[in-house]
Amino acid sequence: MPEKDATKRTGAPAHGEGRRELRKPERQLSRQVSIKDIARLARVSHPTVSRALQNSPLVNRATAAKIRKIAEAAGYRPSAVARGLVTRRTKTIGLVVTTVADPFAGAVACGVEQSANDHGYAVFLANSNANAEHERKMVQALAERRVDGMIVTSSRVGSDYLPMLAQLNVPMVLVNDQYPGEFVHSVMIANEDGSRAATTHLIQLGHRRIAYVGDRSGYQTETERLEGYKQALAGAGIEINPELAVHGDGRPDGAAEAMESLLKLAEPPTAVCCYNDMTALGAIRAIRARGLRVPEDISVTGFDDLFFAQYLEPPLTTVRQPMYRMGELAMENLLTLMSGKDSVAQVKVEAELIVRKSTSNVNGRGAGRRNG
Amino acid sequence: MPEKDATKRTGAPAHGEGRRELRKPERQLSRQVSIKDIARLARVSHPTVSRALQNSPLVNRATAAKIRKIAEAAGYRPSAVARGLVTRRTKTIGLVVTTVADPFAGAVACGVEQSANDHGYAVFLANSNANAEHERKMVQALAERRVDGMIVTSSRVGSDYLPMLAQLNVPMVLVNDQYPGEFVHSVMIANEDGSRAATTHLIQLGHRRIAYVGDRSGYQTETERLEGYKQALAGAGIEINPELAVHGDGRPDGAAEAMESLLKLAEPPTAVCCYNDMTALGAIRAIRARGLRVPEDISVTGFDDLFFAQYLEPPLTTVRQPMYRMGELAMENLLTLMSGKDSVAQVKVEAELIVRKSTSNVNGRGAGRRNG
DNA sequence: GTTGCTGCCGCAAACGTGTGCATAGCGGGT
DNA sequence: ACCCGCTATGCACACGTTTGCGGCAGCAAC
Repeated sequence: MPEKDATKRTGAPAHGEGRRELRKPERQLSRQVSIKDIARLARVSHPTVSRALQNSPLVNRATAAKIRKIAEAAGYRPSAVARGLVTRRTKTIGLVVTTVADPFAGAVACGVEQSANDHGYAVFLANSNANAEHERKMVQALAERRVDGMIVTSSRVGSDYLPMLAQLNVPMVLVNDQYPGEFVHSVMIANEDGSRAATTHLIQLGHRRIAYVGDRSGYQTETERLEGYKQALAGAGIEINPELAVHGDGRPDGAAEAMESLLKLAEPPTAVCCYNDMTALGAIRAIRARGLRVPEDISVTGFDDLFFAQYLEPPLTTVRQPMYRMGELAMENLLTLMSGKDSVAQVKVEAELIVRKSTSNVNGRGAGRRNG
Repeated sequence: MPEKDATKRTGAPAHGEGRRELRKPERQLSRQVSIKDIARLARVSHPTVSRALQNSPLVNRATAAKIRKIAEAAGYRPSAVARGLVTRRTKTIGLVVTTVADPFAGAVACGVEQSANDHGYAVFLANSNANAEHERKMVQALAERRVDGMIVTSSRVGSDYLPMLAQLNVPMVLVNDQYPGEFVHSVMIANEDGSRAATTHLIQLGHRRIAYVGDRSGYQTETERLEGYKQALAGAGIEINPELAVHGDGRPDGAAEAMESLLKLAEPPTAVCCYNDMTALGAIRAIRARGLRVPEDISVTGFDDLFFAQYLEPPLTTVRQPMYRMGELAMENLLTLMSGKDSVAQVKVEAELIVRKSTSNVNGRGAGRRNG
């Protein structure tokens, strides 16, 4: 090929058709400027360019500066995929969530992304749609992408990962919904503590007939929160009434349905402890649909402290989950795992009860109110 | 190397230290099983394996079946990075959003991911943090990853992309905040129509003193919504009062501050048209802090119809933006762009006014109420 | 028996980078 | 003159795929 043709950029996809006088037909795909191109321009070998660009002390300062200048002018961007092939590390992680449209997942994803980015990692996003089969597919796909590690939130697969991981040989950390006593690394919140705190709060307000609205999908997280609720009742000497523990689907609509069944009881509860904020949303709607008021007639607690919780009317009493931080922690955990060091298996973050105005004394007088 | 060693999987990272009797020191990074490994197992050449795995008619059906079986048993997963290097297509796109923690961005991201996934593409997620400089960095980073295309939402860079794109040579589609009359492809909502509909709705309820709470950050989207607000007023013969158009920061806190300045006016508005739902959240809080009621004292409209809008008290009257669908559209648009075909430059989706209960007649009697 | 065709398969090159090793130049000490 | 050591550079691979092309059987047609 002619020497002087590479004057400027590779240009837009050639519209005029080539004459085919060259032996090889020209590639359809426009070629990016490569390390060899700028090696030719700088009249050095391409390894020298490679070294210059990563500030290796092996290359003369003057030549390095010249090379960098030329590369800059040519708009050269090293190919991460070629680098990944030879170094066997893609500087990439996979993040699988149920769906990023979910506020919880979104906040966690944000923390993961930020931390990953700070450490030079890019993140592949994948939705599992809370479907075990699909989740497995996504993990496989990420493995094909040769991610250096993976983070999966609210896994539907759980323990089945052990054989899979042995085969894939990719570091992985789970956030929430980790089955206890397994080898996989995870970061989770103290579900029992949080749920117990919320229920205890209701008990202290004088409630005795306290219901629980859960999620029937069988998340480990849910099991633990239900357990915390029971512990609180037991601790206060309140008998656990099975008809007061109902299950929705973790979303407002399903929760509303479950709440309605509670309201139809001969003696409805005076307070409900919800599996999460979404569930609380549905519960509150169902309560209002019956013409009842929150918290005057029924107190409600949530779990998560999604950002909108404080803007509800009344603002929602809930258990705060440091979602962003949990994402960061998962990433930090994964980083040490990827560096080969063995990391702490389970990191547990504290749950903090945030008392707002959706809970009040059982007689209906407000609790924790300052003015008005 | 011995012939019979590759019986099972590559095994866990060897803990016992190698004797170093082999010439080369063993690699730190555990080698994944490659196409050559299974070629050896199947006693064929590796190109044959490659062809067998992609169902090429060039290979005998029987051998193909045998190869696939062996590959399956060995847990072989082709390396997408090696394939990407040779085919020059990574089957990967980049998605940059302000932050996935934002409900709007999350919903769009969900649509993008789903559609991308359906077409065999993986998506790199990047947060711009609504910072132009950072956004540019992210785009560059994605280019280094050799993504086949990019989608960026709520861009802070806008028109500056033209020279950048010419250099990067990567198909790109913007969602929302595309400056009009430029060549870049985009999908956006009919901002003016939506805002005009909301304002007209307020006018029909008898309001004359209608305020606007915007976002001072200078998004094109905001400019257009303000314009729609003005058009509606002008169309009804209402004089546009500059002191009624204030600007927050698109988030509840900033919006509350802006709203307070409106409430301090000698003659406060009887209705406010908000730039988006987040802004409405802040506006409502400020209104209540003054002891006023929504909608009896002041009507409020939002924009976006984020999922929580229907759960507010009162449920928020707002302009629905089909966020998930917009993500899908962006991806579909990008797909045709990546296939080489030239695509329609701007796709515009309709805005739909959703009337709920945060708006009422100027005298305070409810509007659109059915019961109660 | 030569030619040609079809069906399978392997060779070799390529993609764009990183890196161990050899080597060239050069200055200094004996 | 020789050797040594240091600095800067190039050579030759390797990473794991895809793909154009040539080859080699087997078989039919002439």
